[in-house]
Amino acid sequence: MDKKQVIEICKVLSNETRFNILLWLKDPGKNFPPQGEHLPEGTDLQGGVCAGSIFQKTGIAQSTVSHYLDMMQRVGLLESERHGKWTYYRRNEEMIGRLKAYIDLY
Amino acid sequence: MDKKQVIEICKVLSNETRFNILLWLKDPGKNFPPQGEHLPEGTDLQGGVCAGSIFQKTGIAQSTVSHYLDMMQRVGLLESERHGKWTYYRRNEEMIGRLKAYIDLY
DNA sequence: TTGACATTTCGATAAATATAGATATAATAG
DNA sequence: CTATTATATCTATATTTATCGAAATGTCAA
Repeated sequence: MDKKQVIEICKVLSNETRFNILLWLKDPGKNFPPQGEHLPEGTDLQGGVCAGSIFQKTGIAQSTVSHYLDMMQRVGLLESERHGKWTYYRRNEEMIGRLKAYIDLY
Repeated sequence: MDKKQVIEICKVLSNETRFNILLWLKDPGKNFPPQGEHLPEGTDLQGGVCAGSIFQKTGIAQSTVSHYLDMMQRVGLLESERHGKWTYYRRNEEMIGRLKAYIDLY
């Protein structure tokens, strides 16, 4: 984790919707409907939530949310995995941990 | 420390110059010339650095730096104190500590 | 293969931010 | 008081970001 990365992450988190998404994904069970209902039995989403569920919770345009999710993934805050028609997003806890460690130092 | 505040702080730290200023002020002795030379003997600046020294280190316009320092103060990252003609800025470690605590939680 | 649905990408515009130069204010020295 | 220095504020413009609707892509099911 270097300074440039931290600055990019700050940029991403300086928008309330994007900040909320990261917070919501901390507890998907509480913040989103059950996920993966149409997927084969036993599929492990590891806390991932599909783009559509996230979009519905935000109240803004679907294309905007898709763009936000992409930004969040590009700076490493989120990971995504496609299952069939759906793309599931989850927090990248490893990256978030490194961010916390950087910030604690400064 | 609430969410809105954290978002405002992220906004402020998403600019490289402002981010650097916060880092530089972590160690004024290393990053700036001696401060308070023209002030009465025994004045305690508590690690504060005058706006002019900060401006010189950035390489950008004085008015811009002044504006940045004001932003950083308004969100609570910096504190300032005027002594004579000079305004000294220092980190607000209490606020920074609260920010770290908030982030560690999420 | 077609239709339906989930998501992404594209193109446009409005809003916000970055940044500079000029001007104003504040403080002190003479 | 006046000149000088330090800082802050104002005004303007270029750049970036936010956000949407429309179009494109990908995937599955009939």
